[in-house]
Amino acid sequence: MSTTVDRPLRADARRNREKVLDAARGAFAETGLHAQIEDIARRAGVGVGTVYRHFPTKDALVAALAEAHFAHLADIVEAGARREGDAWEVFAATILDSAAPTAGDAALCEIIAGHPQAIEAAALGQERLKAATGALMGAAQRAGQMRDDATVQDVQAIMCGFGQVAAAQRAGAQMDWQRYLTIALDGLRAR
Amino acid sequence: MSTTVDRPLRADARRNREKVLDAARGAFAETGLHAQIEDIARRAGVGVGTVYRHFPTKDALVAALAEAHFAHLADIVEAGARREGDAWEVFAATILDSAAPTAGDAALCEIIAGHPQAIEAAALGQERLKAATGALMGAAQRAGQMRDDATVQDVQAIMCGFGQVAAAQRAGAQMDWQRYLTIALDGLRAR
DNA sequence: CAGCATACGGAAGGGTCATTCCGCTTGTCA
DNA sequence: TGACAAGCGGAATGACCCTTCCGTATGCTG
Repeated sequence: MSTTVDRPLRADARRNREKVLDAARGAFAETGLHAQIEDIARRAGVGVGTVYRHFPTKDALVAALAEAHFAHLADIVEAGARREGDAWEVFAATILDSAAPTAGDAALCEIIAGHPQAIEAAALGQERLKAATGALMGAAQRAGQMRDDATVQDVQAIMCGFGQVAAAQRAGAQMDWQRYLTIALDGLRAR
Repeated sequence: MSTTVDRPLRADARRNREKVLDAARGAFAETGLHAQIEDIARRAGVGVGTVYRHFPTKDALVAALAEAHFAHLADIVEAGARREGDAWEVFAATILDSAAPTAGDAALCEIIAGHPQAIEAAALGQERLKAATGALMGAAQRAGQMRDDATVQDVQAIMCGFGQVAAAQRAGAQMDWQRYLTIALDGLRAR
């Protein structure tokens, strides 16, 4: 789509870009989407101008991180879909596995729970995620272990709730996201 | 706790207080907690100063509304706890009933999903809510219809997720909070 | 190593709101 | 009805943050 050939970044610029991404990941994970650009810049050891050189807006930075994260989740779930064994166990364990890297990250919980724009940006990973989730569910359904009317959207709703439960847990509420997920997913079981 | 006898409000002040509460309820329901004081004042047909005369901060206004809402929820669940019939059906139906008035209100969804302070303010309603929920659950457990290890906190986690699902649904996500709740609560059933 | 495009830092700009302040208005009570 | 406390409106204040701008520094190429 770019009209000009992108010449490679200068060495220092490439280095800084990585530092900014790392710093942003840390800041967003701790503080949530409210993390400030100035704080991210400080953590990265650069000026705010440099952050903006690499990411035109805060949203773009969030989107870049979200995109990478969803791709990672898709990897996890695709790997799960290839696993052998009891279909229900594999399904539930895989969803739990994919939730773990999200649960510790405040911003990702916010995004999963409800930040549509950033999810759009991660559309590609989202599609893979949906497909792999569907595969896992299909196997469980064929094995008669999951309600026939269960859909990927049901799982997405449960994961949306999960994001909030994990956030509340981090904020100190007496909640346990693993227990929440186990229970909610159990609602999808065949009786 | 007040050191002076509170003399009754002047008639116009009492009227304005109600207008502010109504306007705030509407604005928060539509816009969520981001609703602006100036907008609330405009809806109420008063100046912002008047809003602040009655509620010292925005948080206090939110807390007043939350308090009333939780008291209302407690009423619903207490009424449910008095209902006759199949214990599981009563439990599930009552939770759904109590969720309905929340689902249509953006700010309440945000609060339930994760706005600790406002919930503190509603501590009284919260306690009644917990007690009544516990009663409903006990009945279902004694009837052998609910997992013995299910706790009120499990229901609270599910409701926390519900707030977010309802918010996402309002924001246009393909989710259905009633379906979500039915499924998640089903995870609490005895097998 | 000179020249220059690329990249950097961080102060300044500007938008969005919550909250305050004070001169004016209006119930209330004698 | 007069006097005054209670209440009101809304402009001004100030905090918070994203984003822009531009003078300076630095990697790269010949």
